[in-house]
Amino acid sequence: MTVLEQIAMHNTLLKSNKTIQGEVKKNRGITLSVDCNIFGFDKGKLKVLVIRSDYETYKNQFSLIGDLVHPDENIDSAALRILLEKTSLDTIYLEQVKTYGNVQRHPAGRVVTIAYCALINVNHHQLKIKDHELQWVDYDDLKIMAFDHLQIIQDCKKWLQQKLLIEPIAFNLLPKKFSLRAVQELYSAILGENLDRRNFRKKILSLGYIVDINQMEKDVTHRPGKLYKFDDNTTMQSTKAVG
Amino acid sequence: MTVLEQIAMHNTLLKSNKTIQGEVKKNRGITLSVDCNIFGFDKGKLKVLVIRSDYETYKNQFSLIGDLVHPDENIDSAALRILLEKTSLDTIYLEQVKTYGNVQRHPAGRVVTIAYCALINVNHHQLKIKDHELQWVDYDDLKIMAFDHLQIIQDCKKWLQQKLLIEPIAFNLLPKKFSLRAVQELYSAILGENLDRRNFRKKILSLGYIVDINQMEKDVTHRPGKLYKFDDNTTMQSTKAVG
DNA sequence: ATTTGTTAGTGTATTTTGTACACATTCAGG
DNA sequence: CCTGAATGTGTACAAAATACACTAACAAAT
Repeated sequence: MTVLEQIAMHNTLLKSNKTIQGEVKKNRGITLSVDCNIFGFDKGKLKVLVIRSDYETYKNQFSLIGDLVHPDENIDSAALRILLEKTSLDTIYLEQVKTYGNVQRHPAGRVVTIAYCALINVNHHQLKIKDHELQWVDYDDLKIMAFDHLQIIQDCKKWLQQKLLIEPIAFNLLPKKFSLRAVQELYSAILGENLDRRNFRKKILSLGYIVDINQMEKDVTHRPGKLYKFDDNTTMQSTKAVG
Repeated sequence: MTVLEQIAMHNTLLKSNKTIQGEVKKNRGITLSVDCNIFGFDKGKLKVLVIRSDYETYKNQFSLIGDLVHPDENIDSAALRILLEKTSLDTIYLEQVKTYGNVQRHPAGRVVTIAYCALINVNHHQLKIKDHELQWVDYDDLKIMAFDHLQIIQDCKKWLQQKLLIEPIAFNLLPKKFSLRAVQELYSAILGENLDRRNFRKKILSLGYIVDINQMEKDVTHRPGKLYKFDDNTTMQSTKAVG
């Protein structure tokens, strides 16, 4: 069964407009959810895609997008479904990060949540932020979030920092064509430190992740730089996705 | 409520001899469990503490030790409880690694499991392997396991390899006093590569994790080496435990 | 046409870190 | 006292990280 078919099925099953609150209260045991921390990168800033919480307890606060895991649904599939529903993106970088299970973490009852981290290009042509409640917020501006979602976001950033030093996953946050400056700003934003321009260029080019595509930047108000693309022949690591 | 009190309470609640199978079948939703991958190190080999599965499906196969998470119990507490019950150890290195939630992963129904990894000294004075079904098995000898536990163990080893390069967590696997040779054998076993003796000594001593305690090995059939201890003043990272 | 602002593009010297490698020493056991 | 086995030690070389400054190309303003 494809992801799309699964979603169609679940949408059918869920037509009765069940609420998460209702589901949780009905369940005498533990309810399982997935929350997706979606990172983007825009204008030199690391962004997180958040939604206004519909919980009374957290009125006017942001939360990550998430949903309950259906009993017949793999957890990775649930994460993909949530992402597809909210962003229309079906091939994105998505990995599980950590599971949060404090007894008191959810006001509606015992909800354990599995956090996933997605990396997307904020200008991806498929990306459709349908829900007007969804918005990109600067990571650095997030001070208060619903539930334990601030903790989740912070853990996801630490995870991203560590992962970045091992695998070239950051290119998932950039458009297909990008300048070296964009790459450096991205690494700098994620790692939280200034990087020497010459040394960074030398290093990133020596790693062989990216190739010159013989095009130049356009519509920039300064000397245009060369454009590069991620070279997915040398490594498939950054195109890896769950499911 | 302390871990000990929680366990006492749960033992009371569970006196009716409920089986996991029964619990899972009774639950119309998703059941949550914790599985603990306990690593040890003995005679130059990385070991895993496993138990013979009591599932008909996996008769005579090994599985990790695990149990259901109680509805009123934090997931970290559940992992600590399982460890305390099975090993009598109450202060050990324990961290969550990954959650496994394929629909078909458990024959009794929908059980999502959160895998934790513990690092213990196989000769710890508190360690009591009460259950005679529990045993230490060489990591390299594990070829077949119940459920998806082989996958979990492999993921935990990868996790350990990566973590080892960042934090000095491996000393949790050694006795309080150890020789440099023991440290090198341990690193070598985890990383799966031979390490140059002189370079390893230089490196490990330069990191400042360990200090010379002015004692020598005894009862060895060769020239005795100096003994060291982990220096928990310089870093508390390796003594970190969940909960 | 010229100037200004802004970023691109480039190389070298220095320091730090990793790697390769051999021999005398100390103990236990026979 | 000889053997076996592991300890303890230093240096030369290679590789990687770091610090650092000027010219070139474009747009915008004058």
